[in-house]
Amino acid sequence: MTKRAPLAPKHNRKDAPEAQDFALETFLPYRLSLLSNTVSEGIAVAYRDVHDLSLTEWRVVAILGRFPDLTATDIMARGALDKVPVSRAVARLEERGLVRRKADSEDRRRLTLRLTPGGVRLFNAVVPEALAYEDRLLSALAPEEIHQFEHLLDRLLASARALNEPGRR
Amino acid sequence: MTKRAPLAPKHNRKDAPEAQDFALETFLPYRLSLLSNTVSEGIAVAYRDVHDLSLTEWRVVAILGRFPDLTATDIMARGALDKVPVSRAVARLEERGLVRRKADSEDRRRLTLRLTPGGVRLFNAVVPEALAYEDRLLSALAPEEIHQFEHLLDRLLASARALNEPGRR
DNA sequence: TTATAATAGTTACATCTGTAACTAGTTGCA
DNA sequence: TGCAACTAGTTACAGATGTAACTATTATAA
Repeated sequence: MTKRAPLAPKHNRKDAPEAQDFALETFLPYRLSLLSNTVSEGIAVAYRDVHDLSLTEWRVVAILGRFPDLTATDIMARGALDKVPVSRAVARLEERGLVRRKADSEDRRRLTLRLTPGGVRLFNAVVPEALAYEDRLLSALAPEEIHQFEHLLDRLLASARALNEPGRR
Repeated sequence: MTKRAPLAPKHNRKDAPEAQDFALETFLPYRLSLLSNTVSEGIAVAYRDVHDLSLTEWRVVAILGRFPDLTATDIMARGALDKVPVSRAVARLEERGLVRRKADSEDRRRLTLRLTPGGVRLFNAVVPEALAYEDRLLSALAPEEIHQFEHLLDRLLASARALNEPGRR
C-alpha cells in the first residue's frame, strides 16, 4: 500500500509556502488582534467614555470589586497587567477617591487596596454595562457555539503561553 | 404546568447579575485581549526582535508583499490600520530602503507604494516565520477545531463591528 | 471661473505603555 | 549582627499610537 501524502499538520495553507500568497486577512494573529481591538473599542464606551477610566483602571476596579484587599502585585497577576500601569492606575484611582491604600502591618512594602464606597458604586455601575455588551456580542452565537468558542479560546491561550515560555526570549 | 425559569438568553451568568460576582477572567473581552496580546508577543519575535519592525511596519510590508502599488489609504483599509501609524511606518520603511514611494501621475496627492528588492527579501524572510508560528499555535487544535474556531471568530467579528456601528459614538 | 468642500498624507500634541533605574523594606545567611 | 540578595512599588525615559490641526491637491457647484 503506497503511503498517502502526509496529512497537512493543521492548515493546508502551508502546502504552498509561497510568501507572495501570504494573506494577512487570514493570518490568525491578525484576526485575533482585529477582533480584540474591535471588542475593546466597543466595551471602552462603558468605562472610558462614560466613567473616564483607562483600560487598566477598569481592570483594577473590576478585580478589586470582586477581591478586596489585594496588593498591587496580586492585581498584576490576576489581571495579566504590568507593574507600572497598575501602579499608575492605582495612583489615579486613589486621587479620584475610588480606591484606598492601606499599609500592610506585616510587610511595610506592601499596600493593601480596597474600593471606597464611591469605587464600589462605580463598579456596580460599570459591571452591568460590561455584561450587557458581552451579551449583545455573544447574541450572534448559539449557546453551544459560545461554549465551543470559549473552550477553543482557552486551549489556544494555553498553546500561546507554552510557545512564549521556552526561550523566555 | 408551571412555567419554567426563562431560558438564559445566551449566558447563564446573567441570571445572577450581582456585580460582586463579576469575574474578569471569564469576561470575553478580557480573554480575547489576553489571547491576542499573548499571540502578538509570540509573533513579534519574528518581526520585531529579528527584523526591527513595529507591528504596523510589519503589516504594511505584509500587505505590500501581496498587493504591490497600493496607496497608504488602501493599506489603511486592508490592514485595519490608522492613517497616522501608516504614514509613519511608510516613512521609516522608506528610510530603511525597504519601500519606494512613487507619485501617482493622475492624482498628485496619492503616493503609490512598493517594496524594494530589499523589502521583498525581508518579506520573504518574515512570512515563513510567521506561518511557522501560526502552525505551532494551532497545533493545539484538530483541523476541524481550527475551522470551527475561525468560523466563530468571523461571526464574532461581524457582531462586534455591528455593535460599534449604530451609535457611531 | 472661482469659492467651497472633500481627500491624501504629514506634523504636533497628548496619552498610554514598557524597560530600566531607583527607593524602601524584607529575607537569608555567614 | 550585618551584609548581600530579593521584593513591592514608584519614577524617569523612550517608543507607539490616537486626535486634531495643517498642507497640498482634487472634486463640486454656484
